[in-house]
Amino acid sequence: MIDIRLVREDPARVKAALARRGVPPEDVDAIARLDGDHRAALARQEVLRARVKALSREVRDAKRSSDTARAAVLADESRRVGEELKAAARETDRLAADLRTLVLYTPNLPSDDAPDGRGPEDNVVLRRWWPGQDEGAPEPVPSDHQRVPHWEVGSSLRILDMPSGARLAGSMFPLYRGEGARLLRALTSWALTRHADAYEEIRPPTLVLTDTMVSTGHLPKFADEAYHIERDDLWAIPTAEVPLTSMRRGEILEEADLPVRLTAVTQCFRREAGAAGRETRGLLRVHEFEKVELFAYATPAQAPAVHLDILSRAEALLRELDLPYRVVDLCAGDLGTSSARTFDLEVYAPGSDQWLEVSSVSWFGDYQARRADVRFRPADGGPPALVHTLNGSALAWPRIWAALVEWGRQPDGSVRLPGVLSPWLGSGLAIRPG
RNA sequence: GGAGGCGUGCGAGAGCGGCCGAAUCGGCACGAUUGGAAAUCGUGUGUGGGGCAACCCACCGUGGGUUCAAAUCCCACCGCCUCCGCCA
Repeated sequence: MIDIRLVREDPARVKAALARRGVPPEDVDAIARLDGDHRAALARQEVLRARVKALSREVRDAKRSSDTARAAVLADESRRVGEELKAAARETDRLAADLRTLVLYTPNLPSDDAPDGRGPEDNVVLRRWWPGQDEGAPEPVPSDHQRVPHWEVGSSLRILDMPSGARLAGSMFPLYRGEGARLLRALTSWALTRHADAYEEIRPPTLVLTDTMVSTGHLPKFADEAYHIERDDLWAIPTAEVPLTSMRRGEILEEADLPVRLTAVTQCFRREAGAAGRETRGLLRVHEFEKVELFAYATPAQAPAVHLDILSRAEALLRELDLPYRVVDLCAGDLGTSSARTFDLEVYAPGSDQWLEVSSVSWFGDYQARRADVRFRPADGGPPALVHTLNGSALAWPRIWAALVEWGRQPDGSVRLPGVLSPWLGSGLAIRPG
C-alpha cells in the first residue's frame, strides 16, 4: 500500500508520481475524499464512545451510592447514546472498507530514479555482457547448429517432453526427463550453494492464505493470474517472494538483525491468463516452473545496497553459466504494481532468437511492508518504522534451461553444459543424443 | 478426524463484568550507591489513531453477541499443547 498520510499531506506529489504509471489524478482525489470522510466519521464515533464510557462510570457511581433511580436514568441515556454509537460505527466501518479496497488497488509510487516511459518499448538497456567481453572478445554470433529452438533439441535428445506434460496437466506444463530433469536439479543445488554465504535457505509452503497473497500485492488485483484451491481457500504461489515477504508478517524486527537475507527454491504457478498464442512455445512461458529467489528485509538506508547485491548475484550466476545477457532498467510505465524500481535480466537465446527475461530484481520500498505490517525498531530508540522489501530471481530455470540447451548445442547435436555445474551433473558435462 | 486443555505486554505470569492498557517477577534503559563491578535502591519501559496541550479513542488470538459497561460472560472460527485414530 501507498502511505495514506502522503496522500493527505502532499496529494500533488502522489498524483505526479502515479501519473508516470498512467494512473489518472482523479483516482488520488477519490482516495483523499474517502479518507477525509472516514476520519470525520471516526471522530464522531470516538466522541460517542467516550460519552458511553463516561455514562457507564456514572452508573457505577450511582449504584455505589445506592441511587437506583439515578442509575436507571443514566443507563437509559447510555443505551440511547449506544444506539447512536452503533450506527456511527457501521458508517465508519463501511468507509474504512471502501478506503482499504481503493488503496489496495493503487500501485506503488515509482522511484525517482526509474526512467520515464509508458511501456516495454521505453525500458532502458543499461549494459550488455557476453563471455570473453573483458578480454575484448566481440559479441558472439550464434552458429547454425545453435539456431535450433530448445523444444526441438529437448525433444530429439529426449530431455524435454512437452506432449507428456500436456497429457498430465494441459499445455504449458513442462515435463523434463533424464539429463534434462537432472540439469534442473543441478542448477538449483548450484545456485543455493552460491548464495549460502549471506542468504539463509528457506523452504516455504507453496500454498498460502489470502492474506499472504495480499501482502505482496498479488491480490486482490491479480486474482485471475493465480491458481486458487477453493475448498481450502488457499492460493498456489506465483513466486517465493510471496511466502518470504509474509514470513515475518505482523512482527517488529530489531535493526541489528537487518538486513535479513533469505533464499528459497520453490515451484511457481502462474495461470498466464490472456497469454495464449504468442511466445508460448516450449519453455518460454509455462504454468508451473522452478525458481531460486533472493529476498531481503532491510532498513530504508540499507535498501539501495541490498538491491545492488541481489542484482550482482543474479548477474554473477549468468556469467558463470556463460550466457550473454543484458540489464534492463524498467521504465515507470512498465514497473510491476508493487515495485518502485526494477532491473530485469534478459538472456539471449539463439535458437528461439529472443531475449528472455530470466530475473526481475525489485525494490518495493515500504509498499509491501505496509501491507504485511513488517516493521523494525531503530537502534537509536526511535519509534518502529516500516522495513523495505527487495527480491530478485537468481534464477528462473525454464528459460535458463532453454538458453543453455540452445547455446550449448554442438554440431553433432549433443549439448555441452557449463563447467560450474559439473559437481552436480556427475560424469557427463554433455548431453548426447541417445 | 474425535476428546480435553490453553491463547494477556519483550519473557514468565495474575486478573470477583466497572477504579484494568492491565498486578507481580524477570529482562531492558536511565539514575543513585561504588575506586570499578556485582549486589541493592529509585525511575522508566507496548502499538496505532486524533488533539497546540491537558487529554481522548482503539487493541488482552480473530470475528460476532449479551450488557449502561467486556481481558473478564456467550457463540463461531483460527492457532498451540495432551490423549486417541489415520498416515508419507
